[in-house]
Amino acid sequence: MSSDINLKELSRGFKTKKSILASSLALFSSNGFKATTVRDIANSVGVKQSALYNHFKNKDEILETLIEELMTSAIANIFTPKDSPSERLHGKSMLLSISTTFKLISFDIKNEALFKLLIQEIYNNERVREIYNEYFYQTNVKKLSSILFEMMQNDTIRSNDPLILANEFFSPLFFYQMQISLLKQDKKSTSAVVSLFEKHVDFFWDNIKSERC
Amino acid sequence: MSSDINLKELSRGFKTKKSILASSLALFSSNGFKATTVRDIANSVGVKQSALYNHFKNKDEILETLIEELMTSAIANIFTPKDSPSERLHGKSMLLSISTTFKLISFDIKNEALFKLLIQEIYNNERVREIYNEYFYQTNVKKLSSILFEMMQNDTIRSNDPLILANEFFSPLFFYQMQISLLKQDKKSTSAVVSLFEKHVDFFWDNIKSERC
DNA sequence: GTCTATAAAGTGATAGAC
DNA sequence: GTCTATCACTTTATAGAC
Repeated sequence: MSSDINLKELSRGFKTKKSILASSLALFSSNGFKATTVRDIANSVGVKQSALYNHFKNKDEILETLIEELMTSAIANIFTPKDSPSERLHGKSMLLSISTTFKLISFDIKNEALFKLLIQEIYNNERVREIYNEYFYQTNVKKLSSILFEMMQNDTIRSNDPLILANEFFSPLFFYQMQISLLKQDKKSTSAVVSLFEKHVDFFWDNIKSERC
Repeated sequence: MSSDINLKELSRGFKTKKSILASSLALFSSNGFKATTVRDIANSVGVKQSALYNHFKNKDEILETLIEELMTSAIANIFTPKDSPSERLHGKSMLLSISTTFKLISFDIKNEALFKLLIQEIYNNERVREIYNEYFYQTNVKKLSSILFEMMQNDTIRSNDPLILANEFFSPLFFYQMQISLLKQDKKSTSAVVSLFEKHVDFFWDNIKSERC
């Protein structure tokens, strides 16, 4: 809203910087960071390669900028969207909501590219591992675990180790997401895997809910 | 066994070829294929880079050879070890055996390297995706699914879609295996995740077994 | 089969005009 | 901020002596 932000967005330079990041993400995620040259990026943006150096110190800085975006992307924020305290969901609906948020990541172009970048660079880049582990895995599993613990207190679900349950709920979602991105890579149908997101919730809920027999 | 195999193994050339593959696997899996130079490989083997070309047409052929090894590695053969018809396991023991085989992959240096190579190259290399999908995912999920179907016939487990169950059993194992390889990368403790392999079987079995209430 | 030497192309990054 | 030009270096791969 403040006018200087609009000025920034309209200026040529800012548009180029954004464009460099967008092109780089697309190229890195489909060809890998190391296999992508600064010339590839420049061609994709529509400028000469030397122009990139007005916006980034070097090629690594482009990657680092993208990696930091992982933290604020949907990939690292499975909960926030529907976790507003007023309309907070309960029980199975809450799990279904998480599962759906997870599923939708694969169908947003930017999030999907960030996910592919994450997987490809996770063994080579310590910062990627750090963000994955801290902001994606640990945070979400702990949050999930405390929600499940609450449910045990309410007798909504049976008593069990919440951390194990959280891992059991989380891991198939991650795997299915990866499956979808692989199928899309080869332009294969994703419908069978997409349906597993809901079926996972059914299966999981059936095992933890307290009203038994 | 036969003497010509021993002669082969003793000859200088054969040893070099094996050494190139071993060094390449180690380097590719920890630094990535593209980031590893033929010089790196040659240095690791202890020969000059030009010597590599007496054994492989080019750098790509080294990768291709390693990729084909994925097919015959433990990664693609979760079942075979203990699936000898005579001493075939049943019910939960069978699932536990699969889980253990899975877990042990992460603790065999070569299998772990192949797994890391698989993950790193899966988005860049179509053949890797093909082997992953056909020989790792599809084959094992289908095999598992037919075993589960048998169990339903025997009334050992409750009636359900066997393919969904197979995916639900398979996906956490894959995820936990990846977690372990990431923890090892940073020399962190893996014990918490290692214990999840067994706990997953418990949790899963509890949900599918037929003797209820 | 391994070596030295070298070709041929690619790559990241900088300098300086506009 | 973008361009042309260029540098310094790396990388894959080949040629030919031993």
